Amino acid sequence: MRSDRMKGNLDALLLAVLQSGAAHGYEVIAELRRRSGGEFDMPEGTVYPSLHKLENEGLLESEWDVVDGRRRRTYRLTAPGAAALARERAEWARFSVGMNAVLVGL
Amino acid sequence: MRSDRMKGNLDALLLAVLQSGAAHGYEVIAELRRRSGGEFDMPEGTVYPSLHKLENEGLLESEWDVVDGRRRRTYRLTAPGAAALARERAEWARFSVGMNAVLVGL
DNA sequence: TTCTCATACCTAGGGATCCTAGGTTACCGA
DNA sequence: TCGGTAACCTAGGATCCCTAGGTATGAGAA
Repeated sequence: MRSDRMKGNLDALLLAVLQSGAAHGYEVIAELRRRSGGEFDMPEGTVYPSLHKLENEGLLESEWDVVDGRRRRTYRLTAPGAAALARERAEWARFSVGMNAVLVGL
Repeated sequence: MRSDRMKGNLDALLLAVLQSGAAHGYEVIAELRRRSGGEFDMPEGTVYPSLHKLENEGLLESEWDVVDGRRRRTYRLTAPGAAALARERAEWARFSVGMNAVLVGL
């Protein structure tokens, strides 16, 4: 996927994945790939800074743990995060309706 | 519409509007607003530079004319522009399927 | 054992994209 | 003549994502 089109939607995707349960960064990337049927294959350099930003904004919270000698930071959605996700979904809906109207003529 | 989400989709929108017939910049903006039901209200400082870029890339061509003493630059889609639009539509389709899969779980 | 692959994290800097903010010219109706 | 609308333009800034590099561990191959 050409990723310019990604811009502005990444937060929504990350929050959506984490709504299904806590996960660490690497796992979020894999889950995003899986759910999108391979369409969204985000580089780590994109996802990690984004997760940090979302945590800074209070939409996620994280905690470190160690599994098999490997450290992981596990993220979970906060209440404000869930609210933000609801807004993102609504915006996406309006946006995609507009896009289809102009592009496809629906 | 929060316009971050716009990023990467603007070219597709402009090409799509111009596929319905030649138009000048101001008119493209109005038509975009109309077709999207008011959702896409693009600033001139966004649209004009984009039209110039598309012309530079050979996807549009333009010509000056004067109507009621006002000069206008009328743009029309080229053959490469039509091809690019077809690609953009296909990409949009794949992208929005992916987004819906992750966001809405469809 | 050593090498490579996968897991798992990180950041600085750059490139692309869009918008803000400012400017110009011309017509028209009050 | 003054504001509103039509119509164009650009420089610079903000934002967003990616490239490219780095670190560390475990598991399996050679």
